[in-house]
Formats: sequence, C-alpha cells, structure tokens
Amino acid sequence: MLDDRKLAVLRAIVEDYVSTNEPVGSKSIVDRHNLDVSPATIRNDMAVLEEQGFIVQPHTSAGRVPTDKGYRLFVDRLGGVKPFSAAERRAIETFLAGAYDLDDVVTRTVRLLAQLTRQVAVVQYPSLTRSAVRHIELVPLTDRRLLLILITDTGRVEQRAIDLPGPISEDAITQLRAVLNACLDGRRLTEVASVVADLPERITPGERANAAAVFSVILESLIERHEEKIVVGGAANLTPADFSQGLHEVLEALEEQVVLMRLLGESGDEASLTVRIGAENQVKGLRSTSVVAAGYGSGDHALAKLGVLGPTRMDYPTAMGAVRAVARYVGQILAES
Amino acid sequence: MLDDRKLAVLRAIVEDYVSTNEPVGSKSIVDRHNLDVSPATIRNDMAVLEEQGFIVQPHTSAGRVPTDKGYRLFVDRLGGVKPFSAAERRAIETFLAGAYDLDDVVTRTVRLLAQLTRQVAVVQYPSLTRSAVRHIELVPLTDRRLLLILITDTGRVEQRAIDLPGPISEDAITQLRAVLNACLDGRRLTEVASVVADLPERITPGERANAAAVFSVILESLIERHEEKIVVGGAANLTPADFSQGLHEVLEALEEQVVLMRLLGESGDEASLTVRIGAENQVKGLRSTSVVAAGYGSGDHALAKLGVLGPTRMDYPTAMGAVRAVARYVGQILAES
DNA sequence: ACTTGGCACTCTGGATACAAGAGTGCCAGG
DNA sequence: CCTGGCACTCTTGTATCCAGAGTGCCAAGT
Repeated sequence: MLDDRKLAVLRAIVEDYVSTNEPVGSKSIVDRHNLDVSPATIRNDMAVLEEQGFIVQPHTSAGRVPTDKGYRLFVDRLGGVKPFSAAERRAIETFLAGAYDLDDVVTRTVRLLAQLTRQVAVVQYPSLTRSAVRHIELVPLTDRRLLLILITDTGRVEQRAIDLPGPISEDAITQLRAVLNACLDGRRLTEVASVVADLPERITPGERANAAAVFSVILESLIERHEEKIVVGGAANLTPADFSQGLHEVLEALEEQVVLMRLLGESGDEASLTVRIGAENQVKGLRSTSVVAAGYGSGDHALAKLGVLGPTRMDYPTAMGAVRAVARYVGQILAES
Repeated sequence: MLDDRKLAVLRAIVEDYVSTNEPVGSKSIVDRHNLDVSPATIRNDMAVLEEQGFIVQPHTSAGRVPTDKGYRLFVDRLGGVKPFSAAERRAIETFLAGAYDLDDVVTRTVRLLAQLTRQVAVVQYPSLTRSAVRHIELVPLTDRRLLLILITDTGRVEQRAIDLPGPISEDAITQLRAVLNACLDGRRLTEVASVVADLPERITPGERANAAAVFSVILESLIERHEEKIVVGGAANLTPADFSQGLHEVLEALEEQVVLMRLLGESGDEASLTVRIGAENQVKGLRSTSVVAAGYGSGDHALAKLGVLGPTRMDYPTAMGAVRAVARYVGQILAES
C-alpha cells in the first residue's frame, strides 16, 4: 500500500516543509533528495499520499503540506529520534548540575529545553508522592496561626500556613512537633495518610482540635495540591506566522495551569517519549500545536513530566532527542541530591 | 503656552486613541467631546501641540497620535488615577485573602493585576531584608551535604543545599543548629551579616570548616539572591497589532529576570506610583512599552515592587488605579500573615 | 505495470491603477 | 481669535492583470 518510495516522499515533504515553511512541490523533492525518478513519478506518489490523508495542498496547484496524520506516520516510522552528540550531552549535564535548589533545577531545565529545541518548554515539578518525610517543622506565626514546613528526603520543602480553631501554647506546639516527627519520619508520603489517621490518640485531649486542623492540612494540601505546579518557558519562540488562529489563544492556554496539566497528563503514563500531534491534543486552542513529552524521575518510576510544545510543523527528531536527553539528566540530578 | 483648551484637546486625543487605536482627527474630537468650537479651531490647536512634540501624524493627512511626551503630559497633568469602586476593592481584597502561601499570594496578585488591567503583570517577590529570622533548620541530605532552611517572621521560607568541605556528624549538626538559632532568632536579616561574622568562636574547632561553609551560604544566598525572583503573567494580553517591531522582542524581554529587575528597578524607590513611558524605559526591546509600577510592603517601607506593562497606548488612569489598589492590598495581606 | 515527458489548467502573489474617504493646512472674513 | 471653505495629500479597498509555480492527466516508452 505504501511502498518505500512513497514513504521516502513523505519523509522528504515533512523534512522540507519543516525547514522551509513552504508547501513542497514535486520538483523540489527530486532536486533536494536524490531519488532517481522524475517529478511526474513523485506527483503520482503524492496523489496517493494525498488520497490517504497524509498530505494536502493548501490550494490547487500549490505544493503539498503534511497533515497531522502525515506527521504521525513520520514520527512513528520515519523520523526516529535524533541522538545528541557527546559534547551536547556534556553541556546539558553541566548546565543542570550547577543548580543548587529544586526551584533552580526546574528553572534551568525549562530554559535548557526551550533553548535546545527553540520551542516552548513545559516542566512539571516532581511529585512528592514517592518521597519520604525527612522532617516536619511547626513555627508559630501568631497564637492561632502556624506555619507547617515539610522537608522530604529529596530535599524538597513544602510550606503551608494553618489557621487554628483556638489558641495554641508553645508547649503544645512542641508536643505536636515531636509526635509528628516521631510518627512520620522516614515514611513515604503515600503512607502518611493512614498514619495521620491514627495520631489523635497520642495527643493531649485539650489540643485535639488544633491538632486535627494541622493533620487535615497535611493531608489536603501537601499530599494533593503540589503536583499541579508547572513552569513554562521560551514563549518567545512562538512565531506568529506559525499559528493561523493567532498565537493569542496559545499564550492563553499556556497560562492556565489546568490546561498544562491536561496537556502533559494526556501523554501516556510511561516514562518513555510521547508525541501528540495537532488535533490529537484535546485541549482547545492547542489543536494546531504538537507536544513532545516524557516522564522523568530519579528511579525507574516517573515523578513528573516535561516536554516541549510547538507548531505541528516541528522538527520532531530533534525535539524528541532533546526531551529524552533532558529528562534523563534531570532524573539523574534529582537522584543525586 | 498651552491653554486649557489645548490640554483638553490633548486629553481627547489620548483618550480616543487609547480606546479606538486609530489616529484621531479634528472632526471626531468635536463630535465626541463637547468642546464648543469648530474642527478648524481644533486643527490650529493640534498644529501647536504637534510643533511642541506632544502629538504626531503617522502620515500626512491622517489623524494625530500622542507621542511619548504627549502621554507623559497626560499622565502628569491630565489623566489622574481612576479610583476603584468599593465593590471592586472588595473583590480584590477577597481574591487575595484566599491565599494560603507566599507563592500563592504572588501568583494571585499577578493574575489579578493582569485581569484588572488587561495588560502584562509583573510582580517581584517581597524582599527578605526587613524580615526577622524566626527559625533555622538544618537537615542532612548526605554526610557532606546539608539542606539549610530559613523561616522568617513573615512566614517566608528559604531553602538552600550546602556542600560541605568534609563529613559532618549528627551531633555537629545539632550543635550548629542550636548555635544558629540561639544567635539569630529574632534578628533582622540586615543584622545577620554582622552576627554571623562573630559566630566561629562558639563552634568546636574541628567543625569550623563545615560551619564556615554554612555561614557563607547564609550570607551569600539568603541575603542577596532571593530578591531577584519575579513572576510574570498575562502575556496573552499582548496584542500583536500594538507592537510594530513584533511582540517577539517583548516576549523575550519578559523571560529575562534581569531585564525585569531593571524594569522595576528603574522606577523610583518610593512606594508611590511610577510611570515610565516608551523610550523612558532604557531596556532595549521595551522602548515602545510603558510600565506602571508601585512599591508594596507590609509597613511604610516598600518590600518589593509590582506593576503592569503594556503598549504606550495604554489606559493609564485605570492601570494606575489598579496597580495602586493591588499594591495596597497585597501589603495588607502580607502584614497579616 | 510502472515510469516519463509534455501540456493544458488553476491558483497565488505581486504590481498597477483607480476611486473614495478622511484629514489636513491655509486663507480670508466675521 | 474663531470659523467656513477649499485645494491638496495620503491611505485603503477594489479590480485587473501577469508571471510563476505546481498540479493532473494522457499517451508513449521501458
């Protein structure tokens, strides 16, 4: 159904269109790539490719442009992943290794991805669910307001202010802190929920109301909320020309955490590379963009995701290579700290 | 030199141009605003205004458009600050009061400002220099790597990993922690530098090398670095039409922390409103944008700055009103926590 | 059965021309 | 100092035209 040459033609069209941003015609294909056939032959092949929905012509008698389906075939069977040179990999590594902070790691990762791919980069903060509690600190802000600070073994710090139902004494805080640390130290965050449920009995009755407020905050916010933090960078790489409906909608979508979550969420749960092309993205306003994403993590399990976003007319092999390499090294960096 | 009517004409030109985005002609001025004179009179006035550099015509026989100098005069003497209605103020207040985190306060502030003004919002994290140390925590990550956590009385948490010159024991950490908390608790961050310098003598000699590493991190990073954090939002409000050189450059500038620092830094140090119009901004790439900024803080002193950025063709009175109102309430929220 | 050269056809994009509309500058008179 | 009138200048939109690029199809060649 699609012989080798037709595939070669599709590859040529994708590659040329990506690099020139102009519909590619039969003649230019035979010129640039050395297929030993005539333009007319290419035209016949293109007619078939068009009928099958891999390419279209913007108007009668213009060159052809790949469709989402065409890009999909290219990504799945033709493009592959462009590996990075040793030098490039080293550059990535040292750039990321300079970070001294989780925030800093994430920030640098975004910048790096954006720069490598010349696209918009999107990085999700690593999930806490696989980390373990290293330390819990309670700091009084007023007599009915506490600051809860949770430190994980991955060096991450989460903070949250808590409004208490009643005033609390220094002693009670000390007790609470001791109990929390005794019971939760070393526990994985996924276990915290069940442990916390059993805690009240170890608390002086008069302090249970306040303690309950603290516990509920631990459960609610620390375990659930933080996974939603996402950072975007490289928005300047969006070129107006690439987005017919105007990049206004794209910029808007990029500012919505929820949208970004869905975007990364849609890509499969595995740690491997996922590519979503054009309308494959269910997110409105990003139907003409593609997303290349990958999970990353310190071990074998993915902690979170990162990726790049750009027009469907994207250099997929390079983008995939960059995302894969960066994901790998970020995981490595996180494992070390 | 500029009589009342000429000022009224300038005001009319600014207002109409801001709302219509089209050069405004003499006829439309007499139509919309009820100056009881003829178009010809307006034309004479406009000729004077043009000669003085307050307005220009994009091409012969088009309407007039304000220059930077024209906007400047408008802002200084004509526009004033549009106050917010009580209802609006209440909305701002409740929106900000819902925050439970410093991060959250900042995030909400950005969103709020962007939404109120329909411009790009820029918010700098509040400076630590005026806060006092509430608690210092040291958590071992490995035997030669510590996580330093500093909690301020404003509920802010700073964290930083420290690589030590040699291995450190649990006991040494405990000692160090105790010394740090004993000496620094309650101190303003501005005093910390001098206190830390005197600390080494209270440390067991064998641990001085490690302690020194910790101290230097406290000085270096906590006191200096954090002021640079800035958050941007509402980039989707940039309309391509407003930026002749393309908004690409603007987007690029917005991603550079350094540039944003300069941008806010240029505005005067006082807590009051500052407006920088067009070329008054020394930042390259933002020469055709205006910035309305204000300091905000919990007391009388400004902790940091926030503002909005948009095309020179901006609704200054509204933007100034929004910035002022938001700055006020953010300060209030911060003071409470 | 596939490939090829030839040819007519179609569509875009840029250039040109033209008319309408908007706005101005200037002048002479109130 | 204000006003109406008038000639002048530009932009903007529309219509037309031409060249160029690219296609589809067909008949002939391998």
